[in-house]
This record gives sequence, structure tokens and C-alpha cells, in this order.
Amino acid sequence: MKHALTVTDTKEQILNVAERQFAEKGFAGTTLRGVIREAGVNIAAVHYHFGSKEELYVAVVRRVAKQMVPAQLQHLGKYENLKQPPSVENIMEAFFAPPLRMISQMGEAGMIRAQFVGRCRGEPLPIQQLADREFDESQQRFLDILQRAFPDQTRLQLKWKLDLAIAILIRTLNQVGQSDNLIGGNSSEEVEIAIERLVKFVSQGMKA
Amino acid sequence: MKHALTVTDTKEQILNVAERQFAEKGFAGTTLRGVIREAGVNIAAVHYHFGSKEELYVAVVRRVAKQMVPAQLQHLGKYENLKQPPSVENIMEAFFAPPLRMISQMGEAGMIRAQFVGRCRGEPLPIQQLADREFDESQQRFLDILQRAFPDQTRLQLKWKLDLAIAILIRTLNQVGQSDNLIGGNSSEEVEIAIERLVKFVSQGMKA
DNA sequence: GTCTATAATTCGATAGAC
DNA sequence: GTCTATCGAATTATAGAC
Repeated sequence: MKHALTVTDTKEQILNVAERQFAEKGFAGTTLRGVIREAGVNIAAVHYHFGSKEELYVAVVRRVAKQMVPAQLQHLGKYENLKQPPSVENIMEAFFAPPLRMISQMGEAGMIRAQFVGRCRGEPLPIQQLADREFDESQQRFLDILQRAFPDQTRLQLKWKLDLAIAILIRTLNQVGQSDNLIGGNSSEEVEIAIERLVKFVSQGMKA
Repeated sequence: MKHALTVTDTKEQILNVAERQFAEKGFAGTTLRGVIREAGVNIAAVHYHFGSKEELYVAVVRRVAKQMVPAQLQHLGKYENLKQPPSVENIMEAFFAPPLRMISQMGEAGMIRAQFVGRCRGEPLPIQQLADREFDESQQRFLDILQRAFPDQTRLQLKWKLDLAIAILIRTLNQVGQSDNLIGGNSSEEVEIAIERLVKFVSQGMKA
């Protein structure tokens, strides 16, 4: 490996600061100059390492998705190979738990990551699509397994019901840390309670 | 009244175009020059009539809230004075129906308005607060009447459950017109079906 | 009320030395 | 890989004539 002693190399430092600023201010509200100022690096470095503002954004999205999507799919994999379809509660826990547990497992960085995930999926077009396509695979798998759990509902019905679950996930993640939110801090207890509540709420709606 | 024969005066024209662009591109992604170009007015006109970009934004929010909030409160008023508390389904219909019926009642302008309402409530801080405070009154009233319908749940519980309903409303409005969305067009039939589905979904969750 | 002209910044991006 | 310097364009906002 290169630079084994480097605590935080330039590229990673830019990614970290960019993730926070994109999360707080959105794509359009974030400036490269603001990022490099907080990151303590040169303006030319971001173009050297990433090429453009949009490519930096995609790099942040990819790093997040690479952590979150496999966690969801692994959780889901426990049920996919069973002959008996899982309960909707099991499916929804596989949906909500991985992104929410990021918060308590990663500390301060987890709250930032949560806010970013919530923010990026509500961006105006065409920026939103840069994130959506990274989560499409996971979304399809959840739709497939929901279809097994509810064979008497049409795929279109399950599609928009899953969209409502996504709406709830996005908002909950985006508002993390704000007072009066379901998740105000990043303690493990708080996160686990939130998961249980979200799973129950959405599961009831899915059955309707 | 002034200028009775003016089909669309400058101020209203700016508001209309600004609402569309804020809805599509968000606050940070919208430029005054883009607005005045599409509106066919002068750049100085927006400062003369509104003062600044942020004050223009607030003017758009106020015009929307002035239409939507009274509609919700009037719908809710039918139940507030009864000795018998209304069902969750009634409350949630008062919550979802007015903003969604805007879409079918206002035609093309209704779809834009829906997207704006969804967008403005998901803006980064501090812009989001400019909208939130206009909807706070309505939100409190819904919380009060939910407390009457569910006297055995704590106010904090009902608070975050209402937040989940808001999350669903925001996302549904913001994605109006996108393919695969719950509301793809603006026909009255489509909107009424969506209202019924949302009410059922959320009401089940509220009871959980 | 509407217009032109422009001030004063800030933006993303690049060239080229080291 | 990192830096300085800068380009060209775009931004909000204002001053002042009409």
C-alpha cells in the first residue's frame, strides 16, 4: 500500500468533508471552495483526484452505497433462501436496521452519513438519479421478497408501498440530530427503539 | 382594484415562475436570472417587488400555505367540535386530502404546487424553517386532535407518528408526475385513489 | 414601475511550475 | 501530487435614468 503512515490522505479527507457539506447543504448549496477550505487542501486537488464537482458527489454516494447496500442484502439473504416467505416484519427490519445502525456504530460520522443518505435521495433531478441508481439493486430485491410475502397483492401495489417505506427512511435519516426527531442522538438504545417503531408502523401499513 | 385588465401582472408572473423553478431545482439551485428569463421580466423587478431571493422564496411559501393550511383546518373543523373524537381515518383524510386535491383542482399549476410543497419541506436548513413555520399551526392542530383520538398514547408517540405521515406526504407530493409514482398524473380519479391508499396505510400504522 | 448598466463577489475549472 | 495564478462565466444586488 502507498503511504502506510498517512493518517488521513488528501483524497479521503476531501471525501469526508464533502460528505458532511453535501449532507448539510445539498449538492447545489455546496461549493468546492467551501469543501477545500474545511478540508485544508488545495482547490486543484479536488479536480486532480475526482475531476469535477459532480464526480466528487458520485464518489461520496458510491462510498456510502458500498457500505449500506451489502448490509441490507446480507440481512435479507437470511430469508431469501427459505421455502417459507419471511414475515413483513422481518423484511422491514432488514430494510430499516442496516441504515439506522450505521448511526450508532459510526458515532459522529454515522450521523453525518445518515443525513447524507436522507439528503441525496431527495435532491432535485438530475442529481437525485446519481444516488437512486446506486440503491436500485437493493430496492428490487426488497420488492421481490415482498411479492413472496404478499402473493395476493399486485407488484404495483407493493411498489408504492415500498416507496412509502423509503419516504419514511429518507426523512428519518435526514432529520437525525434535530430536536423532536425520532432519532435525536446516536446512542444504540435510541436507534434500536427507532427501528422497532418504524418496523411496526410500516408493517401495519403494508398489510392494509 | 388596480389594473383590472391586466391578465398577469409582473408580481404574480414572477411568483408563478419562481414557484416552478424552486419546486424543480430547490432554493440553492434556482437563480433569479433563470426566473426572470422565463418570466419575461427585468432583473430589477424582482428586487423592487420582493427585496431579495430569500424574500421571494418566503412570498411563494406564504401564497401556498395561505391556500393549503385553511383547507386542512376547515376539513379538520368538522370534527373538532364534536364530543365524540373522530376516527384516525377521518383525521388522516383531513391531513392528506386538501394538499392532494390541489393537484386535480388546479391542473398543471397543481402539479407544480405539489412539487413545491414537497420540495420546500425537505430543503436544507435554514431554508426549510422558512416553510416549516408556515405549517406549524396546522401541525399542532392535527397533533391535538390525534391526542383526543388516542388518549392512551403519549403526545411524544403521536408526534413522531405524525412526522411519519408528513414524511409520506412530502415524498408523495415531491415525486408527483414522475413515472412509477403513486400519483403520475393529475386526474381526479388518480388523486382520490391515492388519498384512500395513503389514509389506509398511515391509519394502520397510527394504531400500532 | 420598469429599464440599463454595473458593482462586487463567487463559482467551477484549468494551465503550468515545481 | 501539490501548488499559485488565473480565466471566463455566473451570481445577487444596487444606483440612477426614464
